[in-house]
Amino acid sequence: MLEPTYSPENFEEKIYSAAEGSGAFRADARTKPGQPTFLITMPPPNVTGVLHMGHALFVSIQDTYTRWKRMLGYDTLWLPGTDHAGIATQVMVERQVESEGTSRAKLGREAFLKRVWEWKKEFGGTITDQIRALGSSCDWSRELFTLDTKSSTAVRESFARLYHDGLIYRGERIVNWSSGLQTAISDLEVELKPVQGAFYHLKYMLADGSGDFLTVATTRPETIFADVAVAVNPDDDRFKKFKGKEVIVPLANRKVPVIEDSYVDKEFGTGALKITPGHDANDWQIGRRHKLKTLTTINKDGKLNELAGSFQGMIAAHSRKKVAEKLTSEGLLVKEEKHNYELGYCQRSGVVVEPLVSMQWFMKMKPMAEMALKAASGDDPALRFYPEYWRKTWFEWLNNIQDWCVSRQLWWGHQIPAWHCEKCKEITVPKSANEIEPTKCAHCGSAMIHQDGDVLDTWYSSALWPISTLGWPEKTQDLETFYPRLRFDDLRKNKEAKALMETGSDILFFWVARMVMMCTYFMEGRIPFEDVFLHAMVRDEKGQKMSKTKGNVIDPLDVTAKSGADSLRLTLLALSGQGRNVNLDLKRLEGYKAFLNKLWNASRFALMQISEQDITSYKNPMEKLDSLDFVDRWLLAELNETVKKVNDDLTIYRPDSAFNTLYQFVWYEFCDWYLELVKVKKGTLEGKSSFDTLCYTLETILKLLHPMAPMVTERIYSELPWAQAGKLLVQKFPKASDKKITSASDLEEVRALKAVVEGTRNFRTENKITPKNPINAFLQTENESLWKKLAPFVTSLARLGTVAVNKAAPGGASGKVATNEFTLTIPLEGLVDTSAEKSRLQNEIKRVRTDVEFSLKRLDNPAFVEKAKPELVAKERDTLTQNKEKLAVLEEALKKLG
RNA sequence: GGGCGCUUAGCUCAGUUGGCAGAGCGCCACCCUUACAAGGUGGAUGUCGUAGGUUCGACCCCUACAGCGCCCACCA
Repeated sequence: MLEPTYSPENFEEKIYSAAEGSGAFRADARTKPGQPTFLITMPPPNVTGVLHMGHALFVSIQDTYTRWKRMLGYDTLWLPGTDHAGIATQVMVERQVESEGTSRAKLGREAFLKRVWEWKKEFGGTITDQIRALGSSCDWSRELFTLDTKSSTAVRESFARLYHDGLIYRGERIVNWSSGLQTAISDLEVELKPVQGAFYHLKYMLADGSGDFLTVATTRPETIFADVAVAVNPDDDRFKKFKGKEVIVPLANRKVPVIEDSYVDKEFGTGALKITPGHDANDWQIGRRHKLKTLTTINKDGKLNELAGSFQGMIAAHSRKKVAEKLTSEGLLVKEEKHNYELGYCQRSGVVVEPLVSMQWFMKMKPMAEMALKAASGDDPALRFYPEYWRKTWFEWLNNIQDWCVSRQLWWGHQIPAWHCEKCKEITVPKSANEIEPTKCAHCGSAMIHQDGDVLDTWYSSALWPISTLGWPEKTQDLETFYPRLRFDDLRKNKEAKALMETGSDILFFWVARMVMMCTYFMEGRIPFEDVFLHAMVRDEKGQKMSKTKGNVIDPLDVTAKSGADSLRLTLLALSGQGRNVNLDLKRLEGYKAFLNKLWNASRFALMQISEQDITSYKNPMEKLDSLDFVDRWLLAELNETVKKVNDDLTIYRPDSAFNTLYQFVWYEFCDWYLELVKVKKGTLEGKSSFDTLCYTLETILKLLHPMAPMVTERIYSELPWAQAGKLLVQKFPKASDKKITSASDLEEVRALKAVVEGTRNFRTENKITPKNPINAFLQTENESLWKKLAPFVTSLARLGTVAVNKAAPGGASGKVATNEFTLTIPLEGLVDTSAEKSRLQNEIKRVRTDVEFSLKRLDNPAFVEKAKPELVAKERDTLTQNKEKLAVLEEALKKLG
């Protein structure tokens, strides 16, 4: 039996480990012919990480879909894993060794990496245990780490192919350099932030000694030491006289040419731009166009070098003021004005990103982007986004894609599988992952070769994740079974997806786009997933980002400890609407916990009936609708609608709506009305057959809710006498029936019942009649047989005493409750003073009159009668008639009260 | 400079083919009624961001604008 109160801490863990132990989370991959499959590849959390709300959100959604599809009979695989998170992990362990008085450099590559692996071994399981605690039904037998053999094989294979296909190249380029991390980072890892800086107007004297000068505006005077030219717009007449001449770089005292380039904006600054290809991406481009050399004055450690003369050794950013002072003293600073602009910061280390020239590995993105663009184009694209508006962003980004710098000057990661020859300086890259590591240069045969010291961007192995987890490049059963067959240039007419990618919208470019490009490339044009469902970012209840410094972090484990994983899951699902934020309000969580408590207690009630009646099994009421009463048929119709809506909403990736529908049905129909009605008919003949409906509905509710709240539903399910404990997760998910379940009159009868009960309850409360006092009434109706049918229910639910049907009420003060079918006259003497009833009637009259006026206004409008749907007009007329009658009754009652 | 999202009750949010505005929490009143006080019953609360337009009818569709948030971008 269920304990009296819902206490998730008593059972969640047990339920989970039993389910995991049962093997039900494991995918088959020996799928029966014709059995559909479903795959979600879990976004691998950082192995160093601890669970945060973002994880909890993706778990809630992905597990819901996994369980739903599993129950629908799919061979379902939710494949978990963890990411080595190159930078984050390396930094963490670096700090650790530094606290021990040593350093990464002192340890050396091998010893340091050993330390990282030790760290991983010790703490790497934390995050996966935490993901388990949320109820995740992933297939742990297939769990993968991005540095496992499977993953590194995929990395080496892909690198080999891309290199030999000419899509990976090495070259000296200007890249974003993080001096904090001492590595290059990709464009995506740079965060722009507004800064309040200054615009320095500098004098560049003409080299001809004429004393004439150009004024150049710059925000970074410290980079002048690496200037190689000054550029002006070819159409700019102001600078005509400088064309073809040379100017002298201030402080550096070097002669540089004045060049013309249409990139220069005449309107901006002074119209003259200093060209520093070594420290600015645009200047780099201009430098290339004009075949200018590149000078470097800022080193990789962020300090100025010998080119800067007396400033050598200073941190570039710190030197700015000093350089400006020197310029002033030399009379070369024309003016300094305030200037606000955006500056790139390293997302990870927070330092200012320095564009620097260095030798790096790049991936050519344009050819790959074309597949990804095509995949999402057109009316029935292979690749679809939910919410759909992300498609536009997708196009935007892919159309403007730049080559991807994939090398990182780190140690923790996939070391680049390329070897440099010390003799001929050529590069040797194996042809495939199967090839053993080269021992001699493929070009000159020298044995003096060494492997490239850089590692690949973490996102490189992530980009291969959907195929590496399935065993690619091997031709595995998993790959064969679960990888979609749809090509990027195929049309997709139906909504079915063999694979779903569900992740945060913040990594659409970092991850999703790269997966589509890489996997499609290696899988002969087959895309890694057909549906992309992007969820919003979790914020606090005020919509602010959660951060430790703000102190507004809500720890999912604190929440689950207090309220259970199911409550948290439901809350996150319910709030995961269409917007870009999920503002987590703990008040909402309380509400959803209360909902589970409600379900718990409703189940206890049902279980009590089941045990009282010695029920061990039930007959499906949907197969004997004719033998049921109107109450049961009404409930089953409502239930069927709920089943339909839940399935539909999940199909269109609106789990929030699916849950909300279920919530409404369970609380407001099943608990508030149906269970109360069952109590009334318990002792009767109809009661017996109602138990089938009761059992069936409860079981259906548990199944519908199970994907979203797996623990509590499984716990309750195990109490059903006919159920196999622990097996709810593999039961058939309810499908809506096409049967005509109920007649219009059934629904009308329930509506009539609710109306008279609610009316009477209102009368009781407003007149302050305690529930202990039954209400005696005189009832007028034209439909006596209906009353006969409803009387037992109404009497019980509204707590009526004696009801005289169609008999004249005595004179004297009386209250009045009017519905479409029934008019109740309730003698008031001895009960209350009449003022309460008077004001109640006045209120009621006001309400009905508003309705009448509304109907009249509509129907008086010939355009409405003519153009609105005929059903609507007819309905309006009906409503008007009924309300007019009601109004007359109420007004008369009020008059009688004086 | 482009693009996107959001703006609905005091707070957090729903509102799916346009047809009299909803939930949770909070608030007021009454009730420990035999599943449930994490509950029950009844109640109060909204110029649906602003201004126009389309329509018999607009929270919903169109156009402008405003506020907030995010993304992208080579204006030094």
